[in-house]
Amino acid sequence: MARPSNTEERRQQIVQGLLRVMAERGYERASITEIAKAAGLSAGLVHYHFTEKQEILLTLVEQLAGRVRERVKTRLERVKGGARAQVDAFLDAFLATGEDADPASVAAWVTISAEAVRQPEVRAAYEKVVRADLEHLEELVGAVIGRRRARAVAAGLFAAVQGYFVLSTAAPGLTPPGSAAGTVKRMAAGLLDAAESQEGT
Amino acid sequence: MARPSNTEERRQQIVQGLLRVMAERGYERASITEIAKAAGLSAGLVHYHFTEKQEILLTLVEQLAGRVRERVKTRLERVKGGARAQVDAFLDAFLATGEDADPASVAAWVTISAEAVRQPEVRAAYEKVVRADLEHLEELVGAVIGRRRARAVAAGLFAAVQGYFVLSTAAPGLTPPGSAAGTVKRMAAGLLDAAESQEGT
Amino acid sequence: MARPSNTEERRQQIVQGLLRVMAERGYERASITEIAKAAGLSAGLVHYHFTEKQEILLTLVEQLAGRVRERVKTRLERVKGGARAQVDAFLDAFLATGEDADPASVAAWVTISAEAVRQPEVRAAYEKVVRADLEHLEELVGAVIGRRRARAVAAGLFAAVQGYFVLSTAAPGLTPPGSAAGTVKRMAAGLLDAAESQEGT
Amino acid sequence: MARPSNTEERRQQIVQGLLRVMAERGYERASITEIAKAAGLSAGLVHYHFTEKQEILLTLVEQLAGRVRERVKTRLERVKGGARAQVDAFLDAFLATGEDADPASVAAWVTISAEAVRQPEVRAAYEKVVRADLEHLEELVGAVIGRRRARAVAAGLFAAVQGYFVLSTAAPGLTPPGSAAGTVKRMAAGLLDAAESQEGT
DNA sequence: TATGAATGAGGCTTCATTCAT
DNA sequence: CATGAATGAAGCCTCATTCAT
Repeated sequence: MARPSNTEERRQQIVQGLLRVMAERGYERASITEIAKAAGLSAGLVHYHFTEKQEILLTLVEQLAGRVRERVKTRLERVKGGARAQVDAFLDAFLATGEDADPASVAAWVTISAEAVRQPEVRAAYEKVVRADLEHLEELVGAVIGRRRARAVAAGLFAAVQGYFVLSTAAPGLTPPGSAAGTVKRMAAGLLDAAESQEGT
Repeated sequence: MARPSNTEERRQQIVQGLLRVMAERGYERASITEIAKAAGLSAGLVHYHFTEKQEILLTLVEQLAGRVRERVKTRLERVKGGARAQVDAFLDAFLATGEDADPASVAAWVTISAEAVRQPEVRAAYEKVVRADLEHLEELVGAVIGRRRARAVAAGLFAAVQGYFVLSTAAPGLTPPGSAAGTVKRMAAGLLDAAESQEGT
Repeated sequence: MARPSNTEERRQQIVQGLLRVMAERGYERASITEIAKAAGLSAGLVHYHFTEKQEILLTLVEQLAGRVRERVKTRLERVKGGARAQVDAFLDAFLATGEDADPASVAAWVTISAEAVRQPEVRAAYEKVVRADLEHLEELVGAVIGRRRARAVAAGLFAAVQGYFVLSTAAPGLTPPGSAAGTVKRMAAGLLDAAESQEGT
Repeated sequence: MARPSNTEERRQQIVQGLLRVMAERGYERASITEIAKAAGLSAGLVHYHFTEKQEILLTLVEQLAGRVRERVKTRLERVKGGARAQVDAFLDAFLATGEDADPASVAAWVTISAEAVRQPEVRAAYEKVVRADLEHLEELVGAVIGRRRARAVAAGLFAAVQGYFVLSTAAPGLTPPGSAAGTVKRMAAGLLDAAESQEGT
């Protein structure tokens, strides 16, 4: 008698709509009307499934985080080799070009960073995601060089990743195509070597 | 009888107003009225000195770029030591904490990156600035390891800088305070060492 | 085979839902969804049992009127004493504090008065109820002082009752608590005395 | 050079627009568009002079209160006679029909009472006005019968006034036309007589 | 009967831009 | 140059009502 709920499906559509529109319009300019259109739904329906626009954005943050986590997990499982190879795998999960590269998601993520500056709720969600990723990387790095220096090294590598996101989105063509993953892995190698040789100091 | 023009002064005030407001509201939410208030001027006057809102943003991009260029120049002049020390000086100009560190400008720059995603004119201005900085760094790096690998290395280091900007603004407290400059310089050392030892390959 | 209709029960639930919501949100802001939630039903069902929102309100008017009529009837039956005691009983039915006092209903009634200003159908329903009550009071008053002055006196007493409703709802704490019934009965005494002594004039 | 401000004039127009529209539509249904139209202004301009719709309502409350205060003051100044005559004058200021009677304001006031039920800010403003009027009446009554009973008597008379407002607006034609002021004054007489004869009890 | 999705109109509010003074 | 009023176009959100299931 009761009508089966399709809310989850609709929410998915809407979040994907935001992703698409946001990648080329930014968040503020991504109007509910446009998001709805991109999702193939009516504008009113968007507010039936989401209390407010920001909630769509927060859901998207979760979703993007989940996808990356998935990619990291997959790559780490495939890794043969020691702790250093795991660090590389982690970095590849973020930067490797290939079929799972997703420019729209990267653009959305850059936009989200900027929104985090001014929307406390977005900042909280963003921080949570970044903290988790950062701690994961720190753990992998720590397995190579020990706890003490792991944090700063992880932060540096993660910053490089985020920086490539920004540059590839906001100024495409300025960074040598396809070089990101390799360069960051070389940075990692340099930092890890230096730290290892200092260990015990 | 004509009174002396104060246009340049007014434009300065307005651009600084945008800088202040943008750091906490983003660009879209920085209304002309608010910018004017932050500048201590009336709303109408803003459009007397700038044709449209975007023009203020473009002027701000130029200005921020100019300030950094100044800081780079100053630090390079002070450097004693070789090509490697110059690379470090360049990186310090962007990341060193100290009296010339300016969180509002960094926040504004992060916002500008996001706006570059959706406004062609902003993107052009952003790209121009990034290209100039990148080429400068590439030149400094090239002096150490040669032309061939300079581009990718410079891009990597520059990405790390931009990434630190994003993280320090959007997720403050997650990166070890004060570690940015040191870490990026260590990254530089690692990349330069590796490249030097490979040179001629 | 046909299941027994529960329409009357459902309508009751819905009307009570409106009563509850209206007391704190007013009529306009009492959305169908909220009314349904307060009634423990789904939103769609509300429109199965009522053609439109206004119909719920009109039903509520009838219901509130019915309850008061009941209370008046009960109190009049209990009265021992003459015509004056009946007037007092009538007033007590509206104003006496005690277990049958119902702030939510009073608040709803105040809201209904305001809606009567702008909705002709509500005004008609409101007028019908007020007219009946007023005529009843006029009759009781007339038994004491005669027809001629009964109307104005009844109107005055009824106005005082309505005024206490408004004040107790919209500015609670400003009228001495528990004094309403006593004061209006004293007003009645004064008016009836004065009229009686003038009778035949 | 600076353009002279006409804000006060515009605010007046807008508040009067709300008064007119509210008298026949209620507050919720009085859209900004309609208010603007009634004021002969554009909708956007309304929000240039008032931060939000509620602010117009609060301003109207103040204004209506001011007008009544004025009328009370005028009538009290004209009064020859003692304390009782002053009570009558006060009641006349609210209820007397004549050129200063203003049905639209009365209707607005009834609507305001209902809004006070659900909007805290409106309630605060409403309470403030009612408290002031009530205290004034209490003082006048106290001059006749002493402090002890003044409060309840004043509240009763004030309630009767408010009740007449409601009835005359929401159910016009049910109260004998022109009888309100006379009846309430008779109520006052009755209450004051009774209290005086009891004084010292 | 009952559910909950869907629609579409309309409301409040914000804001870049224009313009009279 | 400067002020501040004025406009008009969106944008977000709410909601009564309809409808497929």
